[in-house]
Amino acid sequence: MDDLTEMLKGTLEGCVLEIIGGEETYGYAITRRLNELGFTDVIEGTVYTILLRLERNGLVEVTKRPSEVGPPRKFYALNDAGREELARFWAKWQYVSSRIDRLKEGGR
Amino acid sequence: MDDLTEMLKGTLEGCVLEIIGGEETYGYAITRRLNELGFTDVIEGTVYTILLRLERNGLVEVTKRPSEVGPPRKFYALNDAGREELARFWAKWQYVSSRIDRLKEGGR
DNA sequence: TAGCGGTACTCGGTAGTACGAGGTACCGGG
DNA sequence: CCCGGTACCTCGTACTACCGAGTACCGCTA
Repeated sequence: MDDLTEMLKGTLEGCVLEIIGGEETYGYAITRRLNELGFTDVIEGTVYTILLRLERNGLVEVTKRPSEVGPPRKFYALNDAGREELARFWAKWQYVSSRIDRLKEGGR
Repeated sequence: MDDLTEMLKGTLEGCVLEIIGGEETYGYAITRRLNELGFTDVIEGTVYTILLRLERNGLVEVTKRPSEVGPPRKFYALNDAGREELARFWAKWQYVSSRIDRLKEGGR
């Protein structure tokens, strides 16, 4: 699939939020997860900028833990504000995607 | 619905393409159409920048026609390149939205 | 023990897109 | 004759994803 980057603007952050919401995890693993999901062109740098933003905006708790296979990992977990933001994200997604689908079906 | 602007990045152009593909129409009317569809915050300036971009990229044919209720209108119609671009847009949308929905359903 | 591949995070710069605010101009009716 | 509705354009701003480069830790192996 060719370049999806413009279409991912505004949704990638929500995807990261959802992944973190599922289980406490860290940047490198999140990148791999997104790649598995089909977003093959998403690279580490992008995920880290999102993570930094989430942290700056107070949506996550961060815990640093040593790893046995490399440098220490920063684990991210949602806090209450993060869960609220995630709910808002899905509401928006639902709203937007339903309307676009309607437009696609020749919606009047 | 609160601010959708980030989520519309990369999709709004496709929506405009779809609207033009349905029938030859002009900027002001496209804005109204989008507002009706639920994208209430999309304003004229945004639509005009998209239209200019489509024209610059050679995806549309433009015809100027007088109006009886105001200044002349610039009507836009898709050409072959535009129809191809529209098809590519829907393919991307299908790809992205299906994957996001899968993620939402706790997709593995 | 020195190098290599895989893991893991950070940062500065770039490009693309939607929005805000303002401006121009045509038209009909009070 | 001005005003509201119609119709278009433009400049500047903010936000986001990407790219490239850099740093650093680990285990394995030649």
